[in-house]
Amino acid sequence: MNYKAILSQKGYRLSAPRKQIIELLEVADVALSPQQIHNQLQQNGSALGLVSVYRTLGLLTELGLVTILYDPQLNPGYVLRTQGHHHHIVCQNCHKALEFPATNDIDSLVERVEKQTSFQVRDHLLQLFGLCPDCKQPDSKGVLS
Amino acid sequence: MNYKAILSQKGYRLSAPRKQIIELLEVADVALSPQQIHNQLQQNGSALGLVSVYRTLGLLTELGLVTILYDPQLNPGYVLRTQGHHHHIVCQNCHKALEFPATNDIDSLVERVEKQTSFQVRDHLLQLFGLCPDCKQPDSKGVLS
DNA sequence: TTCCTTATTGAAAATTCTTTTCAATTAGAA
DNA sequence: TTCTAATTGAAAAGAATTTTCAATAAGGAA
Ligand SMILES: [Mn+2]
Ligand SMILES: [Mn+2]
Ligand SMILES: [Zn+2]
Ligand SMILES: [Zn+2]
Repeated sequence: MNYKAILSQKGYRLSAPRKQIIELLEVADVALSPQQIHNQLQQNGSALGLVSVYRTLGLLTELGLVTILYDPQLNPGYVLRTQGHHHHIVCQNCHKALEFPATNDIDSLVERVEKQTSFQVRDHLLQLFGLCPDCKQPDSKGVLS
Repeated sequence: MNYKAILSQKGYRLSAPRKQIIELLEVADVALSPQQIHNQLQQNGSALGLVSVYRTLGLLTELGLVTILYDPQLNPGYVLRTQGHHHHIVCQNCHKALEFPATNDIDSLVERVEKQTSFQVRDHLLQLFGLCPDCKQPDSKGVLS
């Protein structure tokens, strides 16, 4: 990831909290709430404050390095954004979140809506929900864990 | 709206708070937060508690009568859902929210993602953002209000 | 390297948001 | 009209988020 370049290029310092939060998000496979990030980093021995988690997530969102996932069953969680146009799919059972590259699949929808509503469309939010490979099949007890 | 039928058919009472909240949402053209609903109803002379707003919105969401809009600039807000498969478009300037009917526009995207990720897709969240007809053109002062 | 400036942090407090509890009320069936 | 269980409102509890401000430390300048 080129987050170091992006931060310093915009005049932001490469502080320990920022490094730690980004590196945690890099290995996470689910969207993490501020609380969860705080907890996990504390378990890893770090003593950073919850306030800094909020502040850092705010900054990273502004810089486009992270994005919020709105899993209706959960509090909003943060995931890393890679370069380019992507969306996310989230498992309704284990909440694993996966990024997938966007195509022009919704272009015709956007065009139609612009005509129908006279809105000018400038952005969109698209998330898919379902079951990940691990959760598609009931486990040995026949129960979604 | 057939909300009366839906409520009583499921054994829920048609209480004043429920009526008031639904009727407010029926005339609102922006998504309303619980606080906003509470404020507006108080201005209309009603003395219902904020707690009941939360409870009612929870119930109405469960019944599929309302849905949450996630406008990134705002707190989540509630809007009424009409029958059938719809999505919403939200003005980034005045936050006016409009429902539009879904087509099969994202079916091919879903298929592709299922193949690429091995997830089974069961639901999705799609919201468009942009400028409504009123906000598309700068006003007389040339400024987005 | 060392020094300095200023962005950044952490702790505490304040604020805002949401849920829980429980006694009083009331919708709607009998 | 009466009765009963669902629903409400008020208060309190519990979470989540933001603000404040003194202490710290990143990174450029010397
Ligand atoms: Mn897209
Ligand atoms: Mn759809
Ligand atoms: Zn899963
Ligand atoms: Zn507008």
